[in-house]
Amino acid sequence: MKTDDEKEELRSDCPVNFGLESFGDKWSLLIVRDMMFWGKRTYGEFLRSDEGIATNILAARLASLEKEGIISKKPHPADRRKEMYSLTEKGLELIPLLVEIVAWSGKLVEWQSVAGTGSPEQIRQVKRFATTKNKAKIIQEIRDAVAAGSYFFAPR
Amino acid sequence: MKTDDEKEELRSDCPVNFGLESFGDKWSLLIVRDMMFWGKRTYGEFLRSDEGIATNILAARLASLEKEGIISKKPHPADRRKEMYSLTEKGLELIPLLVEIVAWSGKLVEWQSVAGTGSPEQIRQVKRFATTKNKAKIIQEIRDAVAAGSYFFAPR
DNA sequence: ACAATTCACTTGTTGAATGCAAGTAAATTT
DNA sequence: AAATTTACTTGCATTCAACAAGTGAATTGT
Repeated sequence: MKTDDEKEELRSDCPVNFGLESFGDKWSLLIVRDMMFWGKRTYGEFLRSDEGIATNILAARLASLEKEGIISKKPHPADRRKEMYSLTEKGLELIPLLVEIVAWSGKLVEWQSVAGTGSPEQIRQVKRFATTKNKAKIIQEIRDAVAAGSYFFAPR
Repeated sequence: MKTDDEKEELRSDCPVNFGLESFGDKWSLLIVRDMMFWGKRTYGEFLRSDEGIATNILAARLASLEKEGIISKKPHPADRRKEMYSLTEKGLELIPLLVEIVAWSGKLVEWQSVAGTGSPEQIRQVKRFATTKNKAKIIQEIRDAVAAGSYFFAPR
């Protein structure tokens, strides 16, 4: 019998495994992506993602990410039905990881051949991620945007 | 009815999603890690990983990674029962991603508190990953080691 | 003020993926 | 030639994800 506050047992102490057990499922990083790049903050916005997450799975992933300390939630200031989710510092530290995933995909012809649906600006940025010699700059831009309550792909 | 060579349908064209659909399951990156950091090359070596992957799951993940072009296999030169798996260029391009996962975990007190089982050298390297200002150097070291038929944590 | 809608969820139910135990054929070792 | 090792496969139980439908509280529309 398990108690509620019992820690989940880790498969191993390897830092790669630690990371994967924190965010390495099919959906968690997509939610994080939506917050970083698209400024999504509420349950309904996450539900409407391109990939079509199921509502029960979304609830489970949000709870898991919150438990891991990657996101936090508080009541929405303008609408008491809503919760506002945001990235913690621990979540913001995933920016370099997301940048690397984008960069990896962006280099591949396999991705380039399916990348038809993005806007020219989005595709330009993906290629920039894939070819830049200064990832720190990109990371800082994303961090600044999110910190300002905005997001990387905010129109300007 | 599906034909064998039919492409799996992507949930979306987002490069983050593309990456996650390529390697974003519970086991794939652990196999990649074993190759990069620990020089594992055969089925039996992967089976004996700390995390205890099931034999059928290992077979499925190896087949998937090969299909994605991240690893390749060829008969072992010294033992015809064995297959030798190795990272393709596409697989080597995952080094920066693995480095970021290690760096993310390495920064957290949550990981540091469970990191008892590693050797002092391993723990030193994890902290280096987490604090370096020159990730490119680390990435190059790993790449060089693997290219030389060795691996990052090879004793010397 | 009251009904309809929106919001963040939960609750079944089904299908798929994972985990475990056992087995197999080929190659190697003893 | 028997025992062992190797890279798998197969069958089954369990866990997880996908889908459909609901729930109660807050908000909007009339």
